[in-house]
Amino acid sequence: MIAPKFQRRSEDRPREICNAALELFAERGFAATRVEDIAARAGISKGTLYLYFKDKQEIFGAVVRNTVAPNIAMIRDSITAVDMPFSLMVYTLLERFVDIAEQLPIGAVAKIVIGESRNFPELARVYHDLVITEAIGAIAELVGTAQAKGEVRPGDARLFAMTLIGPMLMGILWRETFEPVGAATINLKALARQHAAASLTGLLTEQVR
Amino acid sequence: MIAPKFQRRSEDRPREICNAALELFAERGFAATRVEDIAARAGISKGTLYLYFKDKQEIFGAVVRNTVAPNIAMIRDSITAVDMPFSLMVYTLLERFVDIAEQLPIGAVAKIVIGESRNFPELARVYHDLVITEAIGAIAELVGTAQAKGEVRPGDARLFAMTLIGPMLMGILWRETFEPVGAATINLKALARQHAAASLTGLLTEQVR
Amino acid sequence: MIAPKFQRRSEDRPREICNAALELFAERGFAATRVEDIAARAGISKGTLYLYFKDKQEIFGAVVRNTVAPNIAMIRDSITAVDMPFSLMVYTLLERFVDIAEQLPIGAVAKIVIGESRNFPELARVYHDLVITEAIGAIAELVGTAQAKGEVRPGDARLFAMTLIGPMLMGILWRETFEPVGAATINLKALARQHAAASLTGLLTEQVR
Amino acid sequence: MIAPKFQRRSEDRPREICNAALELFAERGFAATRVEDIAARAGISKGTLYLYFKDKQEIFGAVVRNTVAPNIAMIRDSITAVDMPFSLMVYTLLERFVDIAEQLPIGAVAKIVIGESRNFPELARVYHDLVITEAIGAIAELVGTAQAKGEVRPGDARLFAMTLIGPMLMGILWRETFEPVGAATINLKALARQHAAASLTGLLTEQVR
DNA sequence: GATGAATGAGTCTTCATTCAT
DNA sequence: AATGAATGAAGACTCATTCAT
Repeated sequence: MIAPKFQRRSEDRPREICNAALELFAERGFAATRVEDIAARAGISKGTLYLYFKDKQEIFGAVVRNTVAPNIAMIRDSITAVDMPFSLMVYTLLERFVDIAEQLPIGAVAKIVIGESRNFPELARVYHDLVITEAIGAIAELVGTAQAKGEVRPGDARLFAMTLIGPMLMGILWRETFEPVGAATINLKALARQHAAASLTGLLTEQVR
Repeated sequence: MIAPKFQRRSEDRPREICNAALELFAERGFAATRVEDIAARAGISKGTLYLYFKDKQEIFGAVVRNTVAPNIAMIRDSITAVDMPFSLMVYTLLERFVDIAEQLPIGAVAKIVIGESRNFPELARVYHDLVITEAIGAIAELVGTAQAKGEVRPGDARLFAMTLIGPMLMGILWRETFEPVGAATINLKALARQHAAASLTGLLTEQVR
Repeated sequence: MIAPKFQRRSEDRPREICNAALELFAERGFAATRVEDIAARAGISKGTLYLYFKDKQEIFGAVVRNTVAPNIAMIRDSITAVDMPFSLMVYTLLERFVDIAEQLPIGAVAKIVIGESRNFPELARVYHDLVITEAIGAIAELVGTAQAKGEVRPGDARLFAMTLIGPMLMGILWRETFEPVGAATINLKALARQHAAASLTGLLTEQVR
Repeated sequence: MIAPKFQRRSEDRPREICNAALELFAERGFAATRVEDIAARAGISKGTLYLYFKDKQEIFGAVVRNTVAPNIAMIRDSITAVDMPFSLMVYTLLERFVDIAEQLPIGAVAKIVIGESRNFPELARVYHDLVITEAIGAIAELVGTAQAKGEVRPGDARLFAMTLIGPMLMGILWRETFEPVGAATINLKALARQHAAASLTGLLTEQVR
């Protein structure tokens, strides 16, 4: 039974293309990825791809948007559980973050956005507005609430958000960037737990405070 | 006395070219940077550039390698202050890190390495081996020593290093990636100070520990 | 009673397609006209179009050939009025020419034939043989007859035909080519009348003959 | 002695490219002419062509402009000889027109402009503004002056200009369009002379006026 | 008959690299 | 050593044509 030359599957195509594109963009960056290769990996021809996307850039945009939206929802969800002590929230947040990063290509997309931000400022903007602002904002809000309750020390809530999330981002970028070239692997779960503990109660022992 | 049309300045040229290339690679990434633009920014002609570098990749390699040396120096400098309490060291380290990031193109290079790591694994490897390992290793060593003295809580020193440096890296990438597209600016100095305090003694107030 | 999704109208289709194609070819030329646009303007799908025509060239051919017949009819009609003084005939001819040009796409077809004559010599040939020769020949014949009667000055009858029809052709091409880009409009009727008068009795006044 | 692979002749290039392009555009129209073919006919590579012209359209523009400017000057010159009787002027004008058409690619350019006017309205506009308006305007001016002197019958001078020039334009288009597909050749010189006589003193003989 | 998704050959354009001067 | 004109391989995108439904 021979595979037919023409195959119709309109509904799935955009997703398939995005998936293919995501892999290639993550592997090679935007510019170094050929439209033809995206098509090939999606199992379609070059021309077909242009039935679904106006442009290479639009593919990029769809990739970011598609992988971004769920992230936001998930992150929001993971911390709207209201009546939890702050420390528990932090543990939950960081562990959920790892779970999500393990399943969604957060790292890959972040790499692309970082690498191509100047060439495609629009995308950096979208990513910033939809993901970064949301994420940092949500965490900062948590912090702010906890500060109001007297749980968290005074200070700029947004910078505290970076204290909390920065090491996780670094871990993810590490995994994407250096592990493929032989760097020691990082256990993100362990990082999440240890970092949560450290940032909540501090690196210092009682004796030296 | 007329300025000669052709001037020999062989010795400075490679550095000039690298500086020009660094700026452009950081702005646009490898693929989107045109050799002609590098030449123009270096104040020479396209042809001349090829007298000093075999091809575009070699320029890229030189750029990364050239920025490695100062980075290493910086790291060593930042932490050889031996007989200091750990908390003071952390403040010093983070503030020096900001100073240096303000002067050296750490962010730019990081962006390049992250963005092109798959296309030029060799460079990611060099960067990892010479810079990252070195930096994380040095910080981890600090942490380890402090742990031995009972100053720092037990735990994986390398992960603690990420707790310390991750937010700073995030701040730098933020500045390079999102500020150009309109994101709120980040005060790296303030981040360094607040993050140092928080990571040393913890986000939580006494009442909820 | 619901309109059936698929409707058979085989007989009308070719003409509808030709009409749509004529407009587009006239507007954009052959190469710049997309088959898809022809189909859209004809109210059918791309695939359907290929049920009626083997390929794009064949549409082009049909367009030209289809407009040939009415043109010929027009010419014959315009000048079979036999027993008229030559001057009246000229008035009639030129005014009828304008009437017809107002209704049939003479200008559009002329533009197409002129623009694509080298790419489709076959069509230029058809048009020449069936339309031009016919038209010029008929007018030249009129002239010849009038010359035989002593009504018209001696001379090459074919060249006289061009004296008569050239300005009208120019007017039509003007309208098609330059009016869309902002040129002054030309009143073809006025041109016909004034040109008839001038070419019959001359531009010069009595005093300078 | 072998022709060198690289040859430098910066100054002549634009003209050579325009000449090559003119031939091809005239033969095939704009869309059907491949940039690569222009380059080949100009004896250079595709890339080189883009050193001199931004765009295929820009080549087109240069072609029109280059072949247009001299025409205008020549036409203007041929009729500014002031103190001539109108009839002599007309003979001179038409014969000069033929001379020019014999040497410059007026017909070819006209064909292109007609064929591509909708796709490149800018070019039709340039051609209209620089050539048509000039030419028709100059002739209409002649006519007007002669009318003021009582040499020419009353009437719209611009339409008279079309009476004079229309047949010549038709002759030129004929030559470009139909002679290549086997039409009878037209003797433009003879057309000029006979048309001048006819339009000046009329087709009719004395006996029927 | 009718559709429109799918195809892939063909074109414009860019840009790393070469080489005559 | 320095130049920049010249090259041509490579990639984005279009669109005439085909075919599964």
